[in-house]
Amino acid sequence: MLIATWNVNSLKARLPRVQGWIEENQPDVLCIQETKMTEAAFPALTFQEMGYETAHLGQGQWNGVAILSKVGLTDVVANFATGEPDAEARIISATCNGVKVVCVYVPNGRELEHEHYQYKLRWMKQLRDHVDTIAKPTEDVVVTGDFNIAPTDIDVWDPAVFIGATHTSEPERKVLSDLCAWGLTDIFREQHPEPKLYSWWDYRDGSFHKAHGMRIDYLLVTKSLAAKTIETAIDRNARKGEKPSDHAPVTMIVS
DNA sequence: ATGGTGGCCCGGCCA
Repeated sequence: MLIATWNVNSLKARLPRVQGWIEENQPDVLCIQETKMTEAAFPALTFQEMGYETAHLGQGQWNGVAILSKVGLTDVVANFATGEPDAEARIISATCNGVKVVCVYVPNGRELEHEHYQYKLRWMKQLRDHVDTIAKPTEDVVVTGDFNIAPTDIDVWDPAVFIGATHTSEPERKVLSDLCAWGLTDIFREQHPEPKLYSWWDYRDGSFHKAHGMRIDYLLVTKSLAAKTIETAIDRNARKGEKPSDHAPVTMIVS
């Protein structure tokens, strides 16, 4: 089973690229972030014709998360399962072929002094409560998406650039490690310990070609799912060519 | 230090 996550930065702008990537890679489960469209605008029929069931939590202009599956899609939970629902469309969960899948688009945070940064930290704590509500650490669970947090300095092209900025601050890394302490492992990093592996590159300043990126998209898996994971990858090729997203898909193959 | 690009949709905001 191939499970993938991809922040597409507008499904409207990216639909041809997303369709092409699906046809080429045939993921069993694809988690999409930043659809930037309403539920009414979501191209469910297009994906259905490609063999996928879909669940989408849309918003309109911003955010929006979806799960596509051709191996079953049940127990859909749109938004948080516990506590106050998020006013923004940033989390959707479902069960696909026995795997509990949580698709997230974590708030960016904007600046350390910004109110949005506190929202990001609260959001990550609520994510842990959500996961604890819908799943057990002994089950097959993957929490995946765009976390907008670089877990360590090797996940950033130049840590010095991010001093005083979001994505690398200690409180962000702490809420991420608190989430992982529930029973989740960053499986791509476990399999690929070497530096200079990124999932996002700024559109500006030729960042992709300069290898100025960050690894902020990942697949956090429980022990049982990690044990079944054959391989993981970041598809850098999807960041090339005409009208790419600024994020690359991250994939895992499970036996 | 700024602004670079590319989404949203047409004036700035967000990433």
